[in-house]
Parts: sequence; C-alpha cells; structure tokens
Amino acid sequence: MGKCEQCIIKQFNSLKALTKDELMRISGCKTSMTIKKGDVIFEEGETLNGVYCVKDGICKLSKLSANGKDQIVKMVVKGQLLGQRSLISDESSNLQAVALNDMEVCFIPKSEIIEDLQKNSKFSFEVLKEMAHDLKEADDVIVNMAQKSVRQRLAEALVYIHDSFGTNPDGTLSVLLSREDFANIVGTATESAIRVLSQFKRDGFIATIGKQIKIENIEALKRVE
Amino acid sequence: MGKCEQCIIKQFNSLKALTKDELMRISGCKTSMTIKKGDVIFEEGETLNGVYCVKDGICKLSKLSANGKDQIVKMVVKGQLLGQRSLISDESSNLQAVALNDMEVCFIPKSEIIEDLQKNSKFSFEVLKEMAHDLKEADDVIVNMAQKSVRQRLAEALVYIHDSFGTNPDGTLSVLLSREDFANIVGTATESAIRVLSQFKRDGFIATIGKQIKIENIEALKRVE
DNA sequence: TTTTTAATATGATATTTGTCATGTTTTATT
DNA sequence: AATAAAACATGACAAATATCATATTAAAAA
Repeated sequence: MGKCEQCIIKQFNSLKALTKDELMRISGCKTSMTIKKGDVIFEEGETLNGVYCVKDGICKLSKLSANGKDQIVKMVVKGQLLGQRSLISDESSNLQAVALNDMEVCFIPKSEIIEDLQKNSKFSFEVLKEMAHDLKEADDVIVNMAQKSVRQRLAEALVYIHDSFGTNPDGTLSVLLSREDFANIVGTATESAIRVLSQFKRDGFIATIGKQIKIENIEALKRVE
Repeated sequence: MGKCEQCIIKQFNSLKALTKDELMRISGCKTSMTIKKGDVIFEEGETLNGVYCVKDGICKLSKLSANGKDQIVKMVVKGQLLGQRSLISDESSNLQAVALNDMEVCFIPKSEIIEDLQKNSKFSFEVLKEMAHDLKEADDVIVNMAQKSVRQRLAEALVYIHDSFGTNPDGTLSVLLSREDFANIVGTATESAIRVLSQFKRDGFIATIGKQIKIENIEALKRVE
C-alpha cells in the first residue's frame, strides 16, 4: 500500500496542505481500492464515512429528478477529492457517484480528516478555496441551464470534456460517455441530445467512431449560438 | 456605531465563531452603511475589498447571460454574509448584487477577515459549512433548471420565497419582486412568467394586489407538476 | 457464429416556451 | 390632475424541445 507522504496525486488537491505527520497518520488508516467502470461509489442519500481521493479514472456525480431522469451535476477526475461536501455539512450525500472508467481511489475515514479540518487552518482554507471554486462553477451552470439552448449547452459540454479530460491517441474524447450521459449533463431528452450530435456531425464539427466522439472543429463548437 | 461583540445578527452566520478579541478588532474597522432599494451593492467583475454582513433587508445575486438576460442565482437576507466566495477565491465577483429592499449592512475589510480565516480554524470551518450548504442548494437548483417545467419552477419559487422570507400582515409576500425578477429567478421570458402567474391566479393558488402576491393555496403550489 | 439485448438514430407529432405586437394598468413626474 | 413612463397582461404565432413509434446499428450473451 502506497504512502500518502510520497503520493504525487495530493499535489492536485487540498491534501497538499497537510503536514508530514498528518499525512503519515492518514496514510496509516486509508484504504486503497479499485472501482470498476459503471460501479456505484455511493448512492444519493447514503451516509458517507469519509472522503475519496481519486488516484485514477473519472466519475460522474448525479441526482435523480422527480421526472425519473438523472441530472449529472459534476464530473470528478484524477487528483480531485470526492465526498467532502457531505462530510463538512455532516449530512447524507446529495448526489450519486458512478465510475465512468475503471478507477483507483483512496478512502480516508471521516474521523481522521475531520480532525485535521478543525485543527489545521491551512488545510481547511484550502478545502474552502476548492469549495468556493465549485460554487462558482455551479452558479455558472445554473445560468447556462436557464439561459442557453440545448444546442449551445451540448456544444459547451463537448468543449469542456475535450479541454478538461483530454483525448485518446486517435483524437477521440478519452472519457467515453453514452448519448444518455450527454443528455443528462445537458439536461435534455436522450433523443434531443442524439439529434443535436447528429447535426454537429453533419456540420463537420464532430466525427463519430461507434459511440466514440472526435472533435473536428472545436472553434465552430465554441461559436455555436 | 454599533459594536460587533453585542450585535445579535452574527448569531445567524459564521461570524459567531470569532473570539471576543477578534470581534472587537473587526468592530473597529467595519463600516456601517445603508443601501437603498434598487441600488447596486457590487457589480459582476468588480473586485471586492471585503465582505458584507446583512443587518437588515434583502438582495439578489445575479449574473448576466450572453442573451442579455439576468439570471438570479441566489437571494441573501438579514443575517447572512455577502461576498465571501469572491474573497476566498481571491477573484473578482462572479455575480452582481442589487438591493431588493432598503438594506442595512456592515462592510468588513478583506485584510481583517482573511487573517481570521487563516488563523481561526473554528471560524474557517463555519464558513466552510456555509459554503457547503450553498453548494448543495446550487446543485439542487441545477437539477430543477434542467428537469422541471417553468410552471413547476415558478410554483417552487413562490413557496420558497414564502417560507424563507415570510409575509406582510395582509398575507402578501414580504419581498416585493417584479414579474421580471420572477422570470429571472425561474430562467424564463418575462411574458412566460406573467402568463404562469395569471394561470395560478385563475386557479386560485395566488391572489394579486397590484404587483404584490398573496399565496392562497400553498399546498396546491407544492403539488404543481 | 448466431441470437439476443441494448444503444443509437430518425421521423411524426404534441407540448412547451419564446418572441413580437399591442393593449391595459400602475406608478412616477410635471 | 394631467401627462409620461414603466410595468403588467394577453393574443398570435414561431421556435425549441419532448414524446412516442420504429428503424438501425452495435454490443453482449448463448
């Protein structure tokens, strides 16, 4: 089992603010685990007993709406933490987390991390900064959902996924999402998402290889209105 | 000028976690101010030099969308803080704040409060809890925007405003919003918001006295689908 | 490989929402 | 009080999106 003190992943999140001693203690009680693509990491309403540090892979955070559709609220990648919000509010999870890839994560028990949050103000300030960033992003998503068309939102989602999560050697998006996932990010019916993607393909903005998507003209996607 | 140590407002926000000494220091450098209804407290993109503690009144936080419409993201009332997010991220404001009532606020300079955030971990943990709560609410708004109809969103907005901000003696909502404000909360065209309100009136869910709104059947509004 | 199942795709149509025009009421100003 | 300006209201129509039906294709299982 790897040691937190030597783990490079923590450079990308607020755990970097912990002292060497704190990291050694965390290291001693953490659990490394592998999560398979499609597996549920935690359910909406579930009580979380700690946070996950994502060492590899990517997952989606979604919430079930009254109409039976899942809305994807955020995607969490390698380097980020998962579950901090619920931990801090001391509430059950507001969202469901499902792996989009095979993932490697470390689970850190609540008791250990809460103590550091309350004592190490450098650490809690780092977590605070991350949360402030997430809140800004969430506000921006609200405005987009409320004011932009499905076509615009889908174009932006493609650009976001391309820029944030990168591409495979053949140029296809490295995160493989179903058409339903795209619909659930954008907040529309699966058929509508498919129709818009088909249109983008006809326009030459994207190409598809099976369900894989390759962005052919990112500037055109950015210009979509 | 009032003293922070004796101010009851702070019981409603994270300032309660400050020590007596810290409060006395804050008290010495804060500025009390009155803001008139309709006045802009800060603009989107403006650099904030501190936080506001709302002693009385209410304001809206909104963001201008590319299509020229303002989207109201949150409302801040008596007892709450304003501007913490930008302060923590050390970025210019993502949102515009406009008073919906005459307001009384205290302005606390950034330099004073940042110091406490970094040194008093009890305080930063309280701010963290507030931010976590805001983030949860924002996630819920995203899901509503994406998955619910204008009619549902407007019904929920009325219930929310009723339950959170209360009513006048005559039963009308104590926060007086224009039809345009309602449209900007719900994320729809002003005409659409007006139409839905008219329908609610015809259905007997609400009554209107000029632009004032009185909720007649809150249960029916909660059941709207 | 064959069969079965799930995902993707598209047409037809209904519903929701936006836009523009225009009239009415309320509020502010002279 | 008279006038002007803003906010509210509603009709007519257009555009966007959802829904249902049904192919088609791709993936999984036998």
